[in-house]
Amino acid sequence: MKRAAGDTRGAILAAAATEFAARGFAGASVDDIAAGAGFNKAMIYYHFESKKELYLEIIRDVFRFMGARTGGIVTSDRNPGAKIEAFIDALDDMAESRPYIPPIMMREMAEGAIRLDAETLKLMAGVFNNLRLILEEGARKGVFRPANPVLTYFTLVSPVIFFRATAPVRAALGKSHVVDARLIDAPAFVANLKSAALTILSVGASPPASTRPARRRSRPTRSGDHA
Amino acid sequence: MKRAAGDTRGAILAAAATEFAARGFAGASVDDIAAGAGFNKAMIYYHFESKKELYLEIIRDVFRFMGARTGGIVTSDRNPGAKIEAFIDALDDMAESRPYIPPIMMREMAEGAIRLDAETLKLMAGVFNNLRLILEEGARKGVFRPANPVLTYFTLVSPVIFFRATAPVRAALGKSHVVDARLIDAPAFVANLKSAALTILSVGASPPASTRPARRRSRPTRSGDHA
DNA sequence: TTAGTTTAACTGACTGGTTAGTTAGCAATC
DNA sequence: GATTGCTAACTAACCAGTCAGTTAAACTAA
Repeated sequence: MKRAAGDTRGAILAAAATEFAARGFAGASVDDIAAGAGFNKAMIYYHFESKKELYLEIIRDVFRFMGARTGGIVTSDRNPGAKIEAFIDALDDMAESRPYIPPIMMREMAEGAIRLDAETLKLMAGVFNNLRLILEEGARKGVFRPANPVLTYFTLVSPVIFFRATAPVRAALGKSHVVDARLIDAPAFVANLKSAALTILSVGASPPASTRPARRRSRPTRSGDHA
Repeated sequence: MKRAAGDTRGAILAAAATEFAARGFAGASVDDIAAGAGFNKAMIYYHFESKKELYLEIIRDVFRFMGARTGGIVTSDRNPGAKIEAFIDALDDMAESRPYIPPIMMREMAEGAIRLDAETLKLMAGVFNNLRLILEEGARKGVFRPANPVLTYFTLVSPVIFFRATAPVRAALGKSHVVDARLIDAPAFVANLKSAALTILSVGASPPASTRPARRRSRPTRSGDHA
């Protein structure tokens, strides 16, 4: 009953993604992943070096994919605003086609990315740099005001990951409690995020008066750096 | 060498918060928590029912605190815009004074809130309801356009949690890689978030033309619900 | 004042169960 | 007959939770 090696590897990766998303790296057991893929645990160590390498392979895959797709957006002939929208679409498509990624990335961020190696970090940096190129083009053409790319990156990425990853929690809150948490579908959410992003980035927009002095009640700051 | 019971309980809670934040519920070991607090593991079971109850106590505490603080904002005599700013300040203060909470909550969300019991969910719902009251007041007074409270809640909460929880990752990206991830300090981030939130909520703001039709390339949707 | 009693805070050592990773070997295909 | 895909059974370490027992302080009775 031998299969092609690629099939087996793919089955293991798929089962692992599900387990890691549901239980986290520490919570997922290699035995359960193997059972989910329909194999013995030893099969995982036949195809992968370790639990951690299996985990990293899942993360590397998504950043390779996102790096290529956002790279295509950068070099396309859209205007900068449309590129930002395409970037958000790319994020949301990724979250939809790889629903295990939002929970996995949330946990990885929470742990301080301790497991990510240099190769994986470089793939992450590639996606970030593509957004930066879009922002710089927009500023150069005078359609975006200057924006800090790090702030903007997290402003776009975090809502998508959060929205997708918290779907079960929102459902639980809406079902079992007083909260009127009407379910919001993904297209409405994405439209909302695009609108918000362009509102904030566009040159015309000016922040409301009450926030301009950017004052805080606690200790003074070292290096103010507005987006 | 006996201490007051409150001290011991507090030391265990503090050590547990650190461990849960760094390693997650599954990854944290009760032995390590006990060692961190300077006690034997059995001491934890003397003061707490189980590992899970210890964990929930940490989460309940923060939502009790946030419920009271945001409740005070709701009943204060500020205008709705200032209440939104105060709500964001409350979130950020919480994240600063309880730095273990962002990673813990990120993971809990990622896991679908499976560990949260009815009592804890009710405390969470209280904070959400306080934001909803502010939004409704703003809409009633004609200063906010109608906003979906769930979308708004996640639009405010997710950046704060993400920003705080990802500080180590941003530092790693900036230090060891090509990314020009200049560190952004929390006050600049909070000011940016306030500005963005008020821009989006205010009646004057209209979304840019390119997003108005809210079209998507994939399957049609069931229940559009704009914020 | 003190000897005796109770109680709360605390620990070392254990149990039963689980886990990541290994190894020796089987079976199908080329 | 050699290589590839695959497994049963193992090991060594770890982990949540238990328990019998210790210490020191607080209370009580004479």
